Amino acid sequence: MNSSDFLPHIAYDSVIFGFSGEKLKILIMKYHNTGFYALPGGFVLKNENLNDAVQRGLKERTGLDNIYLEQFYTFGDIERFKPEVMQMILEANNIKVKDYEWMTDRFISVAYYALINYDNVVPTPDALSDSCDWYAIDQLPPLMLDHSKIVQKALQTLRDNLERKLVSMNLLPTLFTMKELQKVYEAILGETLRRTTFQRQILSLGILKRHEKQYSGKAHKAPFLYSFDKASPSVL
Amino acid sequence: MNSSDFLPHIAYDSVIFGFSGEKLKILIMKYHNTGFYALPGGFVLKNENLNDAVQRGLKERTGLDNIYLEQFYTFGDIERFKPEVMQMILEANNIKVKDYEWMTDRFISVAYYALINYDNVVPTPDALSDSCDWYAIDQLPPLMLDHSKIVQKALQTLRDNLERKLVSMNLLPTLFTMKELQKVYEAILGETLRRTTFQRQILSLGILKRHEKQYSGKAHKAPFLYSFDKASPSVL
DNA sequence: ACTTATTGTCTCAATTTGTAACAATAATAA
DNA sequence: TTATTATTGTTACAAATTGAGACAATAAGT
Repeated sequence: MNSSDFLPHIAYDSVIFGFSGEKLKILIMKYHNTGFYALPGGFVLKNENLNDAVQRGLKERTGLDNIYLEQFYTFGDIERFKPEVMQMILEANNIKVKDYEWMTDRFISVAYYALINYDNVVPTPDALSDSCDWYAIDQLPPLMLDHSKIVQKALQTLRDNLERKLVSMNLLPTLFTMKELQKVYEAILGETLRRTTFQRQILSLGILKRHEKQYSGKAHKAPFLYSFDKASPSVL
Repeated sequence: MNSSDFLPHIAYDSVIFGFSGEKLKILIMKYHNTGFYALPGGFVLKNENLNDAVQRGLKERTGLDNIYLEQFYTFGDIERFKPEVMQMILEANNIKVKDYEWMTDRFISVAYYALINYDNVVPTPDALSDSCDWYAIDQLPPLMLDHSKIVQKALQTLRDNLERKLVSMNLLPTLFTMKELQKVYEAILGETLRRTTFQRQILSLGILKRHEKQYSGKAHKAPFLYSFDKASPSVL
């Protein structure tokens, strides 16, 4: 894969959501020697579909195939164009800026959010970065360029889509309790929900399949386990 | 404005909605001598915000400033890349393909929909096209490339946003009757609505201001005129 | 004055949601 | 064994919203 195999001026950034410890988290990269924190992103090959490029990048960061992906906005302001930032990153990696001039040019970035099962993932940094780690969305480090804005817009879109799409299905393991499902909704919406109303509404959708009980060893009634019912017409 | 002033590989397409004769319509261009029908679109200047480029294009097509615009998807499949199509358009206009090679390269297109008041507009073709005309969304001619797919996605997004955003405000004149407002909703949703329920729900939002009656000369009770109340907190 | 088409409003039933109560558990402690 | 505790599934009832229809109030035309 050669530098000139990429489409110039076009990049993508991904907001990769996972759910753990009652919190919504996203993956953040830290670049070598610069202290820059950024969203995982990348470029599009000249003979590659945009969506495939993003899947390819996510596979590299997470090891997962067929990730649930949703494109939500394309950021194209000129204020994004800060050549000195990319220059510092290249220099911090001992890369000759001359050879990668296309990288310091203006970029338009297509932003996606992904939903993945936190437990299945081993976050993996790329060649330019020290780390790729989970951060709770309310405890993010300062992000470079307009990446904070991108995260905010991703979160807003996720909230808006919560009712219409089966978002939570991608954030939970196959089997889960009603309480866990509620916690996901609460983490996304940023507010607490009433237990009985939530349970009634979710069950009335007819998309859940009930399984055996889960005994936690705690001194109280054991909850049922549920899964999303693939046989249900509304589950794609 | 020189050819090399544009960002290569990046284009935009716009689905410009208007409402007339109880139907939702969009603007379609017809290219010279080729029989190609297409959405109004254009390119982004190297020192121009993406969103500003779209506003600039819409101003040329409609004569209007400050158009209500919503970005809804970026189309980036390689199957979009059909160099022979752009080549035919250039040749049909006696433009040397050599001088405009960047135009026949692969493009990623950021798609927007716009909402405008039908009556305020004089659709204007550009240098490459014969016409720029209104077509009802259920009577579109065959569109080039993936433009039909773009229209479908625009319509779907418009429907999804109908409750959350004050869409109809941009499609109607300042003063309108309850029946006209209902027709806009019906045209967008593609289904008929119950008169009494619609009226009750819309009024309960508290965003309409009631004005004098409108006497049509017809033999029946005259309806009130309404406007969107700028003083209402939910109207931006 | 009578007719017609349409509009604004009201009524009542049907449905959905908010809120609280209650019984059923799974373990622990007495 | 028998309370005790925390949590869960379900029900009951009030409050709010929606569906469906009825009805009175027009602006003309006849």
